[in-house]
Amino acid sequence: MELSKNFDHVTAEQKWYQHWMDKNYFHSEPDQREPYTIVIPPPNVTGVLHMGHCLNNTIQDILVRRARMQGKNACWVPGTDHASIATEAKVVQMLRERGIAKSSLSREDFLKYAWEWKEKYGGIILQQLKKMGCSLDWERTSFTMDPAYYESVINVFIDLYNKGYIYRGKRMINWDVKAKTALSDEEVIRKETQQKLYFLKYFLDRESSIVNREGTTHDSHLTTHDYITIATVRPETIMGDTAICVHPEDERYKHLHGKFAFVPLINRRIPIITDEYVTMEFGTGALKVTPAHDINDNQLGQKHNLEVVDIFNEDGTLNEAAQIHIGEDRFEARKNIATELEEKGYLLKTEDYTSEVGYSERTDVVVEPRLSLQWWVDMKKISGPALHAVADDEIKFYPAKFKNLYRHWMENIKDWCISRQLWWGHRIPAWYAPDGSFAVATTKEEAFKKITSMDHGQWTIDDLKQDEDCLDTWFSSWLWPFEVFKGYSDPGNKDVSYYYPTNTLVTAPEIIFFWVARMIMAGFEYKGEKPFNEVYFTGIVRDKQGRKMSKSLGNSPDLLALIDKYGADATRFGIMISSPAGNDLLWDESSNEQGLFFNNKIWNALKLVKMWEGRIAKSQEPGAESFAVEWFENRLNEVRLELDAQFKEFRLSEALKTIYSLIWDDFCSWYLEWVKPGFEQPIDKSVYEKTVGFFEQLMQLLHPFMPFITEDIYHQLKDRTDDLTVKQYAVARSPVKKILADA
RNA sequence: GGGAGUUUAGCUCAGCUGGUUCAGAGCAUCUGCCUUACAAGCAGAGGGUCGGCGGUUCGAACCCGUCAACUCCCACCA
Repeated sequence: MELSKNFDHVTAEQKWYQHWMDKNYFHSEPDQREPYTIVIPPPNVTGVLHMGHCLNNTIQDILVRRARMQGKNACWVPGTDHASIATEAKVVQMLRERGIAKSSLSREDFLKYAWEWKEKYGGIILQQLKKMGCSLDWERTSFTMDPAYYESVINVFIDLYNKGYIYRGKRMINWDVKAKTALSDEEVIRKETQQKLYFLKYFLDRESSIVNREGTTHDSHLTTHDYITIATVRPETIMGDTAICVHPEDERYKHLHGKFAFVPLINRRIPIITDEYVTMEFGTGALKVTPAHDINDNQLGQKHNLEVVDIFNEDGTLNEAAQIHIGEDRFEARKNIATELEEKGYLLKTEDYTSEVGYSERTDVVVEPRLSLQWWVDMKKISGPALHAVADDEIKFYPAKFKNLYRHWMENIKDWCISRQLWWGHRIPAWYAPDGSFAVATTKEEAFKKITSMDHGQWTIDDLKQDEDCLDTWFSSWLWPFEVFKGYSDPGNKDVSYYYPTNTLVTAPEIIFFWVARMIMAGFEYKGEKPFNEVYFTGIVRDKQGRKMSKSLGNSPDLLALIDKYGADATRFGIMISSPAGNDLLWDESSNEQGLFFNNKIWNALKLVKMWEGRIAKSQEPGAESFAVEWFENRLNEVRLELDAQFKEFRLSEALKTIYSLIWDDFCSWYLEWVKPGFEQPIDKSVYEKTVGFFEQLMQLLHPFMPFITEDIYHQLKDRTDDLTVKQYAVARSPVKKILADA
């Protein structure tokens, strides 16, 4: 059969993936072999494949395919994450396009739309992984809101609550005014933001000056300084001010201790308090205290028993408590109030000021600190074993530099806000009686029993209302490594016993706190064992100029288009060759080209070898070729050992370079040239057979990186019934040093 | 403000325990070649005071000190 000029990746990829699926090669069941397990970091169910996924999943596929070829029982579990905020936002947007407001829907109706949406679009990203050649065990596809998984999440909540690890508390949280939900600290991105510092006059209350704490009067001071200047970046919050705070040692303000001032525009009378928290050097050294809208102010407020005036609605507009500008958005109000302050003579000056402002990771709006009642996990109670497992290398991090980062975070861990004001997700299993008393239970009936037993017997079951909120998405994904095997819902089953702990987690350092740390905690809490042996942190994919790939910059290439153009193998090659272990990688389309050229090189080597097929001489006296054969055999062994070492340290990019050079330089440039017979001359039978054998072994080494072309060539070389995907590696033997040195 | 990391050819990076791959690879550039597997290729070439300075050593890209630049993470100075 005549070979085509070039490797036809479109046909081959389709053909071989289907073939592997038909043979069920990627499915794993527990058996006598050693398991090798990876659970995929579940992509958002709303997601579309991007370069980050490409890198991450190519790495996982390489590890899994290599393990499979090493005789291990490889199991790579696919799945998706319900991604409550992101998905709910998409569904809300979809409804809006159809002219339906979320507020017009009941919870049940909204969820119906959400599930419809999930069924329609939720599988796209998994289909895209197939295009990349990922050898996932599709029969094990999981979703964080599958019925059993859902139940486990709820039961874990109840269990932690019963253990006293979960509590309900009114605290300052990060509020996303667009999504109208609380965010955990990790979901807040700090960005340098240009702001203005407004210097405002707060007039002093002359009445209060007559007698101060010391019993002396300072009337004379007050006539000359009858206001105090406050510097603030948020003039729109002055209506929530309930105190002014100065440093107790600040000479400039000593005469004002214990006096009162008036909030501009609304003339609320507020005390001037002292606290060492205030930095004398900053601004004017006098701080306005807004306990409802700033975390520090809130702490100050608690310490000094200040009134709390919340002036915002949940969408970030001003409410009635603000008294003025009611209904205006906070930023609009900032402008308008600044103008009004200026007109009325309260504004002394403004200064440019740059500081870090928190933005919502999901909606990119400025996060509003907000006081509210939320559910929390007391992290100190469960973080202990997880801290030590990493510190003691029971779980190994690659690169190891992330150990420090992890330790620091774990040692200073803060409580985790787990409630989200969303409908799409796991609904908090708490039921409230009309008087505010509540019970945590799996069902309403159970909750009712609990509440009535707590001597609130006057209610009927219909008086109980379930908490409207959902749990943070990470509160479900932290169970992922065992719950994909039903390790919580069906403890001790044969799958979880066999596959858990998993071997390698491949993920991005960005989610080390969101996900990695919490999985480790959940693993110890619920399995009494670590969830994985090692974590490989990939870098971030950046463009040629070093910018992070993002939709808004438009520098994120369409992965499917790349696969179409260059093929999955070349695309995998492209991302892996530019991926130094643990560092960010600057990706450029030209690396795919290099992959394509490599395909072509291999394909041409195949054409050469196939040309010899028809002119094999029965037997020839061994010529110079026998040395080449011996040399290459040793070279192969040498490289096998090198690869073992590189894989052990996750130096995958280098491993690929090693194979690349072995094929291109050693095999093509040296070996094939060496054994190549003269024009239209026959080739020695044993040399030919050796050559085909070498070619096979090369394809086998390359297979984890570039599965399609290698499988294709494996079958082109010879008619056969087995497949490269499941062909077992030969054991590496030590090369004979002398031969290598001679060459 | 605290912590971590990086700095080697035009670009991206190897260089692991200081000395026989020590100054390397790929890409890019330049010069030849459509030579019967491969121009998506082959043959060759140019290009670096290994961030600066100082030290340890017989010997330093590598160890120590210091300065500089950049990156990332964490943190409540309005």
